[in-house]
Amino acid sequence: MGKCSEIRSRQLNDFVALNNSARQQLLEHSQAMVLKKGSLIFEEAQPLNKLYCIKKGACKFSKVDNDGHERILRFLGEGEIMGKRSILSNQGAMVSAVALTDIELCCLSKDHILQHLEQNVQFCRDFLNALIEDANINERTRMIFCVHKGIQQRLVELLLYLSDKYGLDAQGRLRLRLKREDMAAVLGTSQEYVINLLNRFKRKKLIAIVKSEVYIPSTKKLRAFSNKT
Amino acid sequence: MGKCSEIRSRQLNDFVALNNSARQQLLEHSQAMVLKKGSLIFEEAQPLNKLYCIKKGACKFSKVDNDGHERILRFLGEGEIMGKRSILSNQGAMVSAVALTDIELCCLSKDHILQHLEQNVQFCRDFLNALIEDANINERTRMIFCVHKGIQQRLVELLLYLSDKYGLDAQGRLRLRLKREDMAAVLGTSQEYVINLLNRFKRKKLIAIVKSEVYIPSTKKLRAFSNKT
DNA sequence: GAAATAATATGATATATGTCAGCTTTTAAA
DNA sequence: TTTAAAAGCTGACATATATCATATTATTTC
Repeated sequence: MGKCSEIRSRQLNDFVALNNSARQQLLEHSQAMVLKKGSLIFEEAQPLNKLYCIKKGACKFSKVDNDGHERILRFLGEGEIMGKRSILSNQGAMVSAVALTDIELCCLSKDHILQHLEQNVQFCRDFLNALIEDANINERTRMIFCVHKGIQQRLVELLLYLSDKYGLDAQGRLRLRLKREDMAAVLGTSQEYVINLLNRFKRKKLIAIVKSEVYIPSTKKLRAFSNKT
Repeated sequence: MGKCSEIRSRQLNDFVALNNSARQQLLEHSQAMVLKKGSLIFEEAQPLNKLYCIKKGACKFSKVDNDGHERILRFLGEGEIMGKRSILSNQGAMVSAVALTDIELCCLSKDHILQHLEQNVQFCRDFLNALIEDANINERTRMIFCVHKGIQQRLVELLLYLSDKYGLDAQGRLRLRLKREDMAAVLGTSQEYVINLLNRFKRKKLIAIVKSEVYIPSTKKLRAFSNKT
């Protein structure tokens, strides 16, 4: 659990708004973190004193709704940053973050980030842009997973989203393996119904399932199916 | 269509981060705007050169989904600001904005806002806070309207939300009158089903309907119903 | 490798939701 | 005030979705 060797992030433009000494200082107070798949990175309402940059791996943001069900709000990947809202506004974390794969994080000290924010308008603008990107992502996610006609269509959208965000391997298998329960938590339905729907897709040869892993032979065909329904 | 007489906004802290001469300059280039209920304020993808502050009235943000249906993403009221993302990132408007009541706006020049942003870190921080507030609102909205079990529960949540945000009058009537179609557009369902559900609520004496306006005699009872289902 | 646990699967059933066609009332326009 | 248009409503029907009980398979742990 030593320091990070470099300071990179797609969302904050690799911190280039800061000069070298500022970057060096952030690195000096940084913390490299490696967690196993399934680990809790931080929990909803937990006070955060770090900004988390994802170096390698994937994770999910989720919240627990009134009924006690987990609801997944967003998927994160390399280059994305967690904890922005919390450190900027002194609220506890707005969501829980859980690793979906083994994950490597670079954690930066909240206090030093805030200090640079006070002094550097350009860095502040970079943060603004990062928040705007988040808002755009959330809006897109919501349009896809909340608004599409039925759960069936939304499940298709989820499969296409996963194949786009994390990719397919040479055999057409989804690189990010997601539990049925997690799929249900994205769509707001039950794990049984997700299974039921996946089987329908399989019967229609839109997907294949081997050892419960999902293969998409043709994303085009899958998208076409979504549109025509 | 003259200048605005003052420059106020809950979301941007009444612009106090700016000094008097800066505020005076913004007012000098501002534009007061009064629109009728139902008017389009701006349209998705339209390039914006103004920041819109709501002085009086209410409006909705919406997008059109793949199937051509309008989907309402957010309700806005007095003190809220529209166009932040668009002017900051030079993208067209992310959503369409339509007045739900007669509405008064104070429109500020994008160029002058940006100019002050470059020079004033505190003003930049205020913008950050406004974006954070937006993100929190959107997340809450999404948890309420997308995630709740069935459409029935989500409709209850919508009624409670409207009574909370815009209030009830002395007779318990919702101050903001929303078309059935708009309610459907929030929940992602059909106007017929909304009507069906409202009638069920009426039969259970959870609400009353007079001339198609909704009355809520007891928000407590309504909330209790939502929870126990 | 065996046992324990977690994840996935199945099918039956009840309920929720979507859709259509036509109707009535309210609102806006002339 | 009359008319046209918009909004609101109804009921019947098909389909989508939730839920439960139970069975099977995969994964982890020892």
